[in-house]
Amino acid sequence: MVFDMLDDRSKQVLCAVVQSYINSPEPVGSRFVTKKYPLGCSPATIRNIMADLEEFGFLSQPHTSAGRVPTDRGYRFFVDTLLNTEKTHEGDEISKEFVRQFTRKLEGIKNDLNVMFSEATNTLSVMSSYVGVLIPPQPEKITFKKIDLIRYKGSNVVVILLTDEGIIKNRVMRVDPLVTQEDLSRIADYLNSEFSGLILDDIRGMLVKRMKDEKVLWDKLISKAIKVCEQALSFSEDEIFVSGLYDVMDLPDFSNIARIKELSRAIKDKHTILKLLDEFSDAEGVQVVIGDENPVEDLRNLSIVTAPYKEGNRPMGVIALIGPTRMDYLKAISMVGAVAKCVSRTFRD
Amino acid sequence: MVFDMLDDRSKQVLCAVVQSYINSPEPVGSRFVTKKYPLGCSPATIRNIMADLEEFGFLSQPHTSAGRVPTDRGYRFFVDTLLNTEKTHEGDEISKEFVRQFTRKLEGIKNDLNVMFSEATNTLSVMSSYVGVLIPPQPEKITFKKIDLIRYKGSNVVVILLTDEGIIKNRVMRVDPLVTQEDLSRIADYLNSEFSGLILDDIRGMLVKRMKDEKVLWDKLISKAIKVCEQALSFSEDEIFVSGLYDVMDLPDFSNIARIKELSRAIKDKHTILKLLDEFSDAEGVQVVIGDENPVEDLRNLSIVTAPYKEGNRPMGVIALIGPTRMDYLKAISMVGAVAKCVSRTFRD
DNA sequence: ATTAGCACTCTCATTATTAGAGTGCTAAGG
DNA sequence: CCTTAGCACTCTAATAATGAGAGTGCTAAT
Repeated sequence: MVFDMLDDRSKQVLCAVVQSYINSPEPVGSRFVTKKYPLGCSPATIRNIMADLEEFGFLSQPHTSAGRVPTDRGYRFFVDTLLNTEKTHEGDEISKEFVRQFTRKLEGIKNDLNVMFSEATNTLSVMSSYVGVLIPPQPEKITFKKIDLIRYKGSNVVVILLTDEGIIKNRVMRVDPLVTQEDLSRIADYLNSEFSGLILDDIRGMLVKRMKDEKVLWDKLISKAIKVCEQALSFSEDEIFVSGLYDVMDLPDFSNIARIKELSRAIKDKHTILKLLDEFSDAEGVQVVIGDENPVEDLRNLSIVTAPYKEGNRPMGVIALIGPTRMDYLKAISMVGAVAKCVSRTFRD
Repeated sequence: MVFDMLDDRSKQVLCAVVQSYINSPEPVGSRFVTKKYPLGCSPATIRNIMADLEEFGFLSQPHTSAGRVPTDRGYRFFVDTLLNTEKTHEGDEISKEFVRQFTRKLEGIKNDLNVMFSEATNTLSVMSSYVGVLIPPQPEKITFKKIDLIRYKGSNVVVILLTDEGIIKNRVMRVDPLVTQEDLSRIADYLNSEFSGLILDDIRGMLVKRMKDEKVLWDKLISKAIKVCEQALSFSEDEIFVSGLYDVMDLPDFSNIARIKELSRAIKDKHTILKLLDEFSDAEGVQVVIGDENPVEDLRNLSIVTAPYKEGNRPMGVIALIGPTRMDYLKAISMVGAVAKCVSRTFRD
């Protein structure tokens, strides 16, 4: 396929252009290539090759007398080469050390998921200087294990939710004052016996269904109980973790305000980005989406590098970096991979 | 004082310039004033007045042949006039209705503080199109009432904290496996009997002190208990609620990227902004800080409108709007006031 | 005290000009 | 047949020149 339409030297030229442009965002000319990436031929030759590459759609010219700039397709080729040659793992000496240290750091805070997730997102963005994003496990991925309902001061109830993955969530909610602690315990027992081992989302569905089906049969209390359960289980806060939106403004790619607004808008629309990234939770390893490959309008000028994190073999959520298409893919890929590995590892225990 | 150095017509001219400039950010000329704000005199007269106002430091010219622009001092005068004439309450018919509706909305979600706070911040920013900020109650403001420590699955402990203000916070933490539920109950009892009615911050200080003083005397378990307490009470998440950073970019005042970065930086530095705003928590009613009056470097080009929200008479935290100095102060002041009122009202029950 | 009139100033948009970078093409050389 | 030197050509971006327009400050008259 694509790899075959180019001879070795063409590939080298393409990669040279991409690397140079990633390094600094100025159109790269033929003379510059020969100086910086000695391929043993003259500018004229490079020019010919570049013309070909342009014809294939890997490069383009901002205007007639400028150098070349990679197209999204050009980046794609570059990334595929990167991923194929496994050059990605070249930085493993650094990476190994990083994974070790960072895993230890996560160990220390893993009992508070929110803290752990924001730490991961932060690290990602700080080290890459792109925008770090993390999608927490979605309800449809979480297995229910045990629930406790504890009456608390008047009509408040503390819900403590324990899942198979060891995730503990807790929240306070309000119930009808008529519901006693005893009732709550009964409700909890009911939930625990009926639904243990099932997935949160399904449970919620089942509850709603039961509520409808047997509305007439069940007594008031039970009906109320179901309502409590449903509330208790709606933990989907539609929340995602984002970090680095500020530092990204220092990149020349975001020197014009329209770009920043695009990015902000895309991130602000949590639902869309959640849906988008969630699709990668089943993927194997690091995935890259480049510029116009992106289904979301506002992200057409950006690239996304994602990797799922897992609990054992089951995918839990997604970690991602969002940056300009002119992104340091090598770094981004290994960073996302490493952080995903750390988080997964922490989940395992 | 300041009010006396200007005759009535001068004040009118100043206010006209400010209003016009707030309305659209273009230097306003003498001719324009006579057209839009009929004061019964000619452009030439206005010119004379404007020259005076400039001498006093209320107006300035971007360049010789441009119209006038308000200085920060000019805005200050305008705002003081606004606050003095109580014109602020002119919009009360709208305001009243808003307060009623919004209070009801808050009622529905007040049992989850996080939700309530972000709702308040959101509303503020959406309706004003500036950046909404909310400082949650700080540990030194929260009165301890009761704590529960519940062992949960292995070495996890659920901490449920109840305060005088009815704030319930809960979190999961990890303790030494040797500590039993019985120990935890004893610890909780100890805390409840010793510290009820005191302020969180003080309690923490006392705990630390005890830990030091009696280190040798107390047995291992007690020492561990103290440690648990301290952890349990460190609820200061240094978190603030921010909303509207995105929409603010649409304002012409933020068309250049430096401004956005300034604003982002200021907000990102949560500690600074927290400290800054916290100083207004004891103030009475709405306060306005304009441009260079601001102690924080990054906020010198911005204005802040703040108001404390209270539980009864005790100030709890602060609500604020951050926007350009060319801010619609009338709107901002009444919005911040209204939202603060709603939040306070919700706290009362 | 106010105002009409006018000269003056400064900005901003428009146009012209030029240096520089980089290309594409052609023709010569291995 | 691939490579390369040479050269004309193209396009940009920076700089300068020009002029219209807006708004002022000042003066002299009311």
